[in-house]
Amino acid sequence: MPSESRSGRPPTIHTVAARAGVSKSLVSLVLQNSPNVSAQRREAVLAAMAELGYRPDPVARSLVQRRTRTIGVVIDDLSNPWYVDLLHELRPVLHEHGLRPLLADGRTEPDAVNALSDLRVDGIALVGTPSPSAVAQVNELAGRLPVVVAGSREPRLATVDLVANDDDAGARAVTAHLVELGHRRIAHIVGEGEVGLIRRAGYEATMHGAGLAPETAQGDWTENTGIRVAMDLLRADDRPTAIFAANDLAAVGVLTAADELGLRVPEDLSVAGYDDDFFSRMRRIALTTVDPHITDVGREAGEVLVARLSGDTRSTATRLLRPTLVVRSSTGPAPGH
Amino acid sequence: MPSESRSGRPPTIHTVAARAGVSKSLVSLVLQNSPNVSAQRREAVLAAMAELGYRPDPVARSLVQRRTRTIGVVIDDLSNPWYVDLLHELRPVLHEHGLRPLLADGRTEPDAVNALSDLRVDGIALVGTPSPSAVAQVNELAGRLPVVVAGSREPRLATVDLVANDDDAGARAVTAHLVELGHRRIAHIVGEGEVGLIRRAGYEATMHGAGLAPETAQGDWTENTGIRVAMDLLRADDRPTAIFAANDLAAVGVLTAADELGLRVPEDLSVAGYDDDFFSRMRRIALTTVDPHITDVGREAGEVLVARLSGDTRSTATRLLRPTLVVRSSTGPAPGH
DNA sequence: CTGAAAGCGCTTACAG
DNA sequence: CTGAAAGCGCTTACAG
Repeated sequence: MPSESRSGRPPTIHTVAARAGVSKSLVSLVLQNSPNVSAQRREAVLAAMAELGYRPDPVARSLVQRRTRTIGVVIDDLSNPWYVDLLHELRPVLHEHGLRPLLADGRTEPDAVNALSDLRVDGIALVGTPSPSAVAQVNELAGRLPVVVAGSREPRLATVDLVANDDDAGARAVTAHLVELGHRRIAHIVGEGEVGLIRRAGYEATMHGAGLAPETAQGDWTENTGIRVAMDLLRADDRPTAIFAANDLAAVGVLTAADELGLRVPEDLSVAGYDDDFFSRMRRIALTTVDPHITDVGREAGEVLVARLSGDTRSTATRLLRPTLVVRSSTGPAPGH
Repeated sequence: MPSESRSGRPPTIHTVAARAGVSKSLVSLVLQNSPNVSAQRREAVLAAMAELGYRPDPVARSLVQRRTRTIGVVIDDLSNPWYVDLLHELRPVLHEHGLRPLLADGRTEPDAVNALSDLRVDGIALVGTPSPSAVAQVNELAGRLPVVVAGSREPRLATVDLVANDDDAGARAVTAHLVELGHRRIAHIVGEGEVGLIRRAGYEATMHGAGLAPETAQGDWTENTGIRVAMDLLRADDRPTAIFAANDLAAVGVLTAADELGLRVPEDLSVAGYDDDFFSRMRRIALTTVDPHITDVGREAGEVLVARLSGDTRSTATRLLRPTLVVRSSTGPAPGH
């Protein structure tokens, strides 16, 4: 093992300098690819580094450079796998720029934003609908740290960039799809937070535009609530012939409720969701839904953060990606059509 | 904003000391709850900290203490949501001990272990089947850093703790369940790596014990391969009446293949998986499977790491949690029983 | 092109 | 109980 000195500690620039017969400063310059180093000395230093297995200590570097090359990622709810696709594209963007995600669960860690800020992260990404405490803490940061919100529509602060999909357009598209299939009684299970409100508004606008009466029931983002709410809706005398749930997890709950009540999908009931979660693609589920291009949201959120870190001082903005309607076999013509 | 000094930089122990009229060392002692500080001075320091909004810089602390309170978490494949439940319990354990997970994707980042080690993480958790390069890098670490493997059965190195479920027992339980249902032709779709081999061995042992001939087909952990392999198996003249797939994702592929071929589940074909992934609980899927208690695996992995960091020097060990058979509606009596 | 010095914000012995 | 000093491993002006 050439990588350890006699002291048992990993080599430092000091060790390298001694080995190469130069000063510590010179080693540092080589480390930073400074052009002001003669080829001969550069070679000597590089050779010494290789022999010793030298790896620069990022902690020391962080201390003097005042940046940790670390991004705090606060995920609203680590147990909801919705964030998986988003993280999948966010991480490589950070990685390309020498940044790493430091994870926190916003749900179980109300102080996450402050904690990450104390840790001197270089920036923060809020993934999913942030908790009120997270919003308050971001507000207090007052732009001292770049913050990007990914996949949510709040908070809309002057100091925060936001990347999401156009929830209004998505909700309109899926509602219009159901209207075109001849459905008149189309219920909507409402989601939480700003995203829930926007999807609901898109649904209502489309219903009104078609001369139909909206019918909403409050839900959340979970499958269980989807089951419960759908049960109530479907047991009514004049039950809807279509249900648009605010997300796929809730829509799967609707499927379950329909199975439970002996209703065939889509013959007796059309079901649509939102998010295009990976399980929605399973043929057993085959859910009509809206693809919010969440991996693109993740990538763009990473790019925004990277740009801010490299000095982009343009005013913060909201970027809305255009979502796509994905028609699968959970929706079909209204009964009698 | 009382938290910033005129210089625009956050307050340091120096600022606090000046404000409280004491030396820097004293501030440091207060920070560490040293008993050797008079109540009066302690109060003065605490008050100064509060007024200034002082937050100790963990970077400086890391440099001198030689630990970053950060754990590198290498997830074999960030796009396979299998790890979600594991992370869900691993993170809180770390958090309770002032540690945070620094994420890496083992699949897209072959150098992840070295990179995290260079970053001076205090320990490493390998989640899922590690890549060969990750194994090699862990081997090179030679115990310089505590490493725990969670949810996999490899590598079995003298320097590595391992927490997983008893894949052999789980595979035996699910196979026995199918045998008891009267199935004679039970095929197994084999998974990858050591875990795949162990589950296969459990299946084969149980088949032999029941006087039945094992029938295996090589798969991987994906749904698509599950579909393809199941198609081949089910199109054969003497098709199996039951298929045990090495994980739930592949089992869902089997369900899809069965639907495609017009086979009813479980009347014509019983299907079982392994992992009890969250989608398996959806009533549309309702997969008979093995619950490996992955959240417990995550928690124990975290506890092992924490123990190592607090000086536990007992020889490394493998902990195998007892898995549980979960019978749902995808399995039933063999045709004719 | 190169080296000696100062400093990043802490902690840790070491004296008193 | 308290303070002055050294040092963690780097980078950053600053002289030559």
